[in-house]
Amino acid sequence: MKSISETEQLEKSKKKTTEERRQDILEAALNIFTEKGYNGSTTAEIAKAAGVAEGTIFRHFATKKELLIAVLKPKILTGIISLDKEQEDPVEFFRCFLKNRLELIKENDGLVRFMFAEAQYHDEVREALSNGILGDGINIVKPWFNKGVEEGVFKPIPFPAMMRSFMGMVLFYGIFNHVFPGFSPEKTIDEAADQILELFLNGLLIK
Amino acid sequence: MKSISETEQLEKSKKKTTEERRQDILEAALNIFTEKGYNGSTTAEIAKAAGVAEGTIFRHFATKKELLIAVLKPKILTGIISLDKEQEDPVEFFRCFLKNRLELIKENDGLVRFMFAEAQYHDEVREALSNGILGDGINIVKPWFNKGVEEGVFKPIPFPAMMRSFMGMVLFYGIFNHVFPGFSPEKTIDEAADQILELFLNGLLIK
DNA sequence: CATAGGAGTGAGTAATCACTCATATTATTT
DNA sequence: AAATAATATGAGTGATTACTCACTCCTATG
Repeated sequence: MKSISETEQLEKSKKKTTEERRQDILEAALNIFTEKGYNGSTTAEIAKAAGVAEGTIFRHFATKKELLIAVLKPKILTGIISLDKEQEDPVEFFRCFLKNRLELIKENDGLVRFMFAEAQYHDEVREALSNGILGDGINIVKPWFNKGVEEGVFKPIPFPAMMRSFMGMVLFYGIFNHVFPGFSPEKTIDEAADQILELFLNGLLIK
Repeated sequence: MKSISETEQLEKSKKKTTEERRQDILEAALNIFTEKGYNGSTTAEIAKAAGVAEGTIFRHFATKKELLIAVLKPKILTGIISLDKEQEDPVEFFRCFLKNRLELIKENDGLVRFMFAEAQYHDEVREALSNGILGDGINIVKPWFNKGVEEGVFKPIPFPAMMRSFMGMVLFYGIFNHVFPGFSPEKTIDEAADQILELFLNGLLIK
């Protein structure tokens, strides 16, 4: 009977389904890729880390590059912000959005840095980035920025310039801490977010 | 006679000195590395681009990694800002510094992105970055920031947070434009610098 | 001129790579 | 239980890699 064998599988936790194996490979690939880079990683070590034979990788993914794309695709679209309260205030939106992004970056630190590194060399990654997390960010922020400008709260500066600077402040948070470990003394995300937001909203000058 | 043969060399421009060949290799390596990444480049194609035999590379550099370091070392320490006038005003300093860095980044666009990409994976590059352009930036900016705070012009926010955001805004300029070609409509560096500075100094909010 | 020494060369080498395929193992159906 | 199908395996493969070395070429010196 079908149900018996399936139950046995679950109870003993020995055998894995095809999908579970696929996930094992994806997870291992993500770890190895983020640590050593795409060209610095071998399919042999990914297989070892995933606990499968090297050939098994190529049963699930036709090529190494296809594996790379499969690793990035689901990651790149996650983390869409949810504004829990029915938010109306553009300033509050920026606060929520900023914290959301910083948390995302902290949780996926290696991944984010990996994506920006490989975007250098792989068109596919660059497209995934601009269709994914970066493009999403732009689409989410734009109407709130416009709302703030219309309400007379924000200065009517060019959107691209604002967006570029904002994302630079946010994304560089992780990169900087990686190159300069220990340079930033903040202990919590909230603290870092508050400092970034204060500078972003009010600037360095005392008025 | 010595002088005759040397003169012949210069006039005919056929033979190259050891140092000139070394420079040819470094230049070719820089181009190939920035285009394809370290692990994506082969010593064979670097040799071809430099117009030398592959063996010649290893007469000048013991290993490929040593070549990488030799490529980055001189680049990483250049571009120290020169404040042409005897500047006293902290705000003016930031304006000069910002323009200087943006020009540097525009001129060495591929190199900067390459350095940050490889800093992901190579300790040596990370150290070179923190000892070089990033560390320099910190050392240059810090006294001016402190001066501004003492004079009551700048807010006394934590230096690391300020520095991180500032460098993020600046460095992300090049990265962003590479991932989103055409997103930023500014035509000149000065225009981009003004927009970044305005946001950095005064913030997004209308007071 | 003869000879020595340093620089350049490129075919050669061992190692490593992504990927294949014949076989083994497991799961499902009859 | 037997037959069939699906999946996993890892030794094998040709291509590619960083690096070597026996040799050539060029110039400087006695």
